[in-house]
Amino acid sequence: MLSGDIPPNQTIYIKNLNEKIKKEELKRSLYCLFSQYGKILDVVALKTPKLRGQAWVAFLEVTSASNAVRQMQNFPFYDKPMRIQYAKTKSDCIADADGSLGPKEKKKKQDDKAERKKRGDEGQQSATENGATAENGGRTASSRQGNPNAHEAAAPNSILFIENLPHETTSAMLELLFKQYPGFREVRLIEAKPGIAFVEFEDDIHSSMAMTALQGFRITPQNSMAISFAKK
DNA sequence: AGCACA
Repeated sequence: MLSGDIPPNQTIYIKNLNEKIKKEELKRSLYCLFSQYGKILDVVALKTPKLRGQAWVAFLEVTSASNAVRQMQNFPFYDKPMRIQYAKTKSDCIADADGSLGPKEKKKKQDDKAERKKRGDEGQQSATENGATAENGGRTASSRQGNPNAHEAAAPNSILFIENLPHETTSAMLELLFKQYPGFREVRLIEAKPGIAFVEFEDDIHSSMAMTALQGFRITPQNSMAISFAKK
């Protein structure tokens, strides 16, 4: 595999990120960008010399991570193509969500690290109680997968395709909604086809964030906007 | 290039 032979993981590891971006902004942007693939449990980014330019995004579902790895591969993010793989290990937030890692284990891990830093390793390992708990049986924790998107998603780009609009929607209404997000360019309604619209942003990063923010927005009680990337 | 959870 191009992803470097790392087995699927709920968490994705992203590298080649623009190191000039402040940590908080980076995390927010990653959150926005990737929540189009499913629920995100945590985003981790550190600015230490060893870890800058990298981040972890932990999803609730492995399938979200898989789609993200494929579809967002090389996505130009702050002018640099993201390199995405599965994370090598399980995120703490997932471990304590599924109970495969007790709080003591967590602490032990940190102690190990601290010790190694001080003395180098002494090869001493005490409790190996986490052996069998790593794999969570065959239990699909996500049996209720109600993914309504059966169609193939278009690659991220600067233009959004909006569906399920009430027929009386005007471009002024849509503009009001979308222009609150940075990078907004214009709204285009299709006269011949009521109920759909195109909304253009400066680039795919900004369109992605608006999509995430407004996905499913109830423009009327019976109309929830369905937003996807426009097909090229 | 670089796989953590301050």
